[in-house]
Amino acid sequence: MPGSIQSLERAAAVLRLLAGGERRLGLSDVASSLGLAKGTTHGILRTLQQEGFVEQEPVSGKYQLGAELLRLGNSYLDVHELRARALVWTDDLARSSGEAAYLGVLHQHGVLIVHHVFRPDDGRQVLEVGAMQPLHSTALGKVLSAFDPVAHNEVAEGELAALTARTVTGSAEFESVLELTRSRGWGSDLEETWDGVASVAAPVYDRRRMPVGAVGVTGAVERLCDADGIRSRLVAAVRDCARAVSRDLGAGRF
Amino acid sequence: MPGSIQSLERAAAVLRLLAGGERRLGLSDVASSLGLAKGTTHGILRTLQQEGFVEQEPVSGKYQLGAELLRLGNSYLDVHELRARALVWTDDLARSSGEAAYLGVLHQHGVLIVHHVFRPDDGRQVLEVGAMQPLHSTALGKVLSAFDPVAHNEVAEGELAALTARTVTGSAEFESVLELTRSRGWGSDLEETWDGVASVAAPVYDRRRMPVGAVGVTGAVERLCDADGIRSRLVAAVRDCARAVSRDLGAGRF
DNA sequence: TGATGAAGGTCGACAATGCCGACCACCCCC
DNA sequence: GGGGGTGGTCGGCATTGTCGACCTTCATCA
Repeated sequence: MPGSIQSLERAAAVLRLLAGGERRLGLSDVASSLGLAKGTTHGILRTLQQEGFVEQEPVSGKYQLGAELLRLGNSYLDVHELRARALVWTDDLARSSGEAAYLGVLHQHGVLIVHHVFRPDDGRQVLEVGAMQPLHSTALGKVLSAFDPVAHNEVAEGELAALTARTVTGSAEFESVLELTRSRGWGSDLEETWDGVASVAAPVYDRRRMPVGAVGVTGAVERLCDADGIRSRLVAAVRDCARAVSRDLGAGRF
Repeated sequence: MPGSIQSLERAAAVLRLLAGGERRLGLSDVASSLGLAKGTTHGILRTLQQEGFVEQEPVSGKYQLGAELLRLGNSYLDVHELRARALVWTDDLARSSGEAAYLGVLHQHGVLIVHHVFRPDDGRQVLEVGAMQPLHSTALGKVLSAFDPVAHNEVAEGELAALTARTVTGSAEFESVLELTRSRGWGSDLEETWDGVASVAAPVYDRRRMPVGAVGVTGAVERLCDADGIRSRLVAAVRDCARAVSRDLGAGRF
């Protein structure tokens, strides 16, 4: 593979840096964080600003991400075929399960949420489209790790950080979780990511039978579980939804 | 102003092109659309793909926007101070008005929706965060055009496209609409953007009393209007919300 | 079935391009 | 008024990205 364009790589690094750090960053912060000369950094920031990818606070001179990114991110959703096919099915899933439904795809070292249906009959909720979830502790992430070799690579190379007391952190133990996920065809998360929160998910396949994402529901552990773990009614609803989306993508009958 | 970085400008143009064209584009399409050599275009696309800003469909070789844009767009929302301050107030506005509430800011030649609260007790709705609305026909857009000189410039330079039969397209007439908006302190849209849909909006100011955005509600014209136009109860609710957000931003009392 | 054209992708020479580091102007605080 | 921070500019240098010819593959079609 021939080399990449240096200035573009650096611009991308600037954007990621701005996305990571909570607060706004100054020119010198950016330059020193990336090990670039101030002049170089300024040129990149100036261009990014001109294009709308970065905004500068007039008073302090600090930089932050720009609105054009939001617009382009929205355009990404418009084109996303998996998401388009899943819209109606996830809506049904949320209604029939009474829980919030999510659609996630592998992105870098985590699960990117590309669609989120609010829990019916519940008040204030934050839309999580565009947010990332860990691969090793959520139901969506486990399903992707179990069925998508690329995701499996990602999770094998990373740390299994303990997010709650119940997070699986041993890699051998995690492999057996994935084995279980593969054998029964769905994944679960019982308070392994957030205390009091459980989730169930199942894989979505494209027309070549390759796993391309996962759908699932997330909610309070008291509602999702009974004495035997995840309620089987929910598991069935999630798997039905995953099958329906897969069929819509052309994966054919199971 | 010293020159911008050429390769970055071109990469931004590529992204905008991909965002604009509905379907996926091939390498040659992109190259010819932008008047670049194929080799150059390929280098840009390759780097953008490596960074996650662009994805390539393996089978057809076509390119489309990438997931990293969604993630960064989401990060933009996280940092957005106006949006953060407005979250709770727009929620109240939607509840008290019974309509969908929107928060918009000027971006390029239109209004970028940065927050959207669904209409209470209503079924399937599409989240419009990240979408753009025209400046000259929506309530949000008119408010921005009336109070923000930059927005006024933008709208003065562009076309006033007729979106419905009631859209104001004459520039003199439009100026008098802006004058009315300024004098009464709020803007309206009576089926000027979509048939059957009306909206009301009011300006939000920052701590230096500069207009930084607009909040409003949108809904069926039958619900929003009575015989005299927009229901005064709604106008009051919207203006209250705008004042509350402004106060949160430090604009002080009115 | 071979010819054909158009697709995506590669390569290497050339010089335009963007990089670097010294340098300004400004502000705040001691 | 100096010192130590900002963000921002400038010009010389060579690194860097550009260009256009070329390659491979694939689908079409005579």
